[in-house]
Amino acid sequence: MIDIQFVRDNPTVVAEKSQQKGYNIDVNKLLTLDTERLTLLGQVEELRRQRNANAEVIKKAGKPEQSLIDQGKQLKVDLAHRESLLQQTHNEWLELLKSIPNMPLAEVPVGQSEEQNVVIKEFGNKPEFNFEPKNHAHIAEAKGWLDKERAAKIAGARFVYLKGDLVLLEFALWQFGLNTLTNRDVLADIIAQNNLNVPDNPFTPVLPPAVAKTAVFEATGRLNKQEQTYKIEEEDLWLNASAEHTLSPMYLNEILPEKDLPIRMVGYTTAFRREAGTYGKDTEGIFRLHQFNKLEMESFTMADNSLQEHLFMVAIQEYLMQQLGLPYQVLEKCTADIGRPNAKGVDINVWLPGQNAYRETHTADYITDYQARAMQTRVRRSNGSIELAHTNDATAFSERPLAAILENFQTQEGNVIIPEVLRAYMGGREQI
RNA sequence: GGAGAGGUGUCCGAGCGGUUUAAGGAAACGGUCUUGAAAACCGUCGUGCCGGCAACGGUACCGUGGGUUCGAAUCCCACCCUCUCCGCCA
Repeated sequence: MIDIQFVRDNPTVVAEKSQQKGYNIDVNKLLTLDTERLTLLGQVEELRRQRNANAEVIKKAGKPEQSLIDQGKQLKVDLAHRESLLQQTHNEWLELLKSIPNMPLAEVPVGQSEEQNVVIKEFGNKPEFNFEPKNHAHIAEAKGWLDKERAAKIAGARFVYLKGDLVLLEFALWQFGLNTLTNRDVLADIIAQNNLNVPDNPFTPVLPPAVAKTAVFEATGRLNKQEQTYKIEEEDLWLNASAEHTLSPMYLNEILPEKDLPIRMVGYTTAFRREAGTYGKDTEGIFRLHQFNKLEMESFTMADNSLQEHLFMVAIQEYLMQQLGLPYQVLEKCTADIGRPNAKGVDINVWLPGQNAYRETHTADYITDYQARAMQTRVRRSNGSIELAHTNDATAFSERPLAAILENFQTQEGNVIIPEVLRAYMGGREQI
């Protein structure tokens, strides 16, 4: 949620920047509601003051006097009326306020679609094959690692049975990710090599709940009822579409001591996405599924170092991809493609020889205090002052890198060379 | 899922219609004492919103949401959560 004070002070900026992200916001209506709300609030508080004063007089009088009781009754009626008006205005005001996206930083490129994302870096050499490289679905199906037909029989489209060595490879990926993110020395190296100014606190591994209540999910700014989030019937619960959705609200309504920051977590969860509106897109293989597994970074920092933390997460993502030996590019996402809670966002796209294209494997989200305001997650500074925390999240690994490993390291025989850093988790095998 | 008990501030814990931001204790912070520390003693020690340059004033908050009352942490209703026992179960 955005700061109402910011909207009051910068109405045109809010309208304009929302527009850049593809949101049409009636800022004037919000400001009108804001004024109405404050007027009503003043009236309600004045009536409450009178009610309290009246009750005080009755209390002091010892035995209640009928005229004072009548006056109290009248105040109660007036108050109920004003309160219901306030409630109505407040709800309307809040709904409009919540619909405003976070403001993109000045450096975020303005664009109408992901086409306008800007490639800021390319890394690694694309593999060259003396045969026609297959896409990951063909490789996996030939090996018996992937069964979508039976999955469709059981659960419908966009589900898979993952089997055999591909499962072992997936678990190797989680192991490698967790070991990297919990290793202080590795993090310190990444920080040094990227000239970052962040501490080297390792990430705490977390297995979070995979569901969240409506109010909690809304506070993250990520509840997307129309297109993405699955509701559990007859429960006030939604299936998470990333561990971020249950990690970022973890400190809902809490004030964190400054000395505990940064709080860094790496959460593993199965993610569920409806993918409405993507019919016919990425139907092959494991690239776009209703259910997939993901290892996600989440951190809580203060305003002064949240941007550095964001860059740190990107650096970690690059490190992970470099260790796997996968060629990738880094994109600064444009205003239309960063999410609603984002002030900035970076994607990493991996090279997929089977598709002859770069495809997204990682996202890093710079959220500022947008989520923290709705969640009321705050920090008590050592000097006693209280301010909103900043949240950052970023992909460590999803299942998409598996597709990249299959396609980049395939052999003519249809085997796959295992990246060296994963071999330790696969019994030392070099290929599958 | 069934039965019982309970949810109060950073923590423990009292309060069960008005004297309550809420006793008492602990922790924390500042100070006195001390060569230093401990102990002892003194002081400070909630959050949001509205108004105000500020001092401060107002208002709300005792699991959540309703209700009763001139007045609710306190009474009533519903829900949520925790604990104990039973049932089921990876």
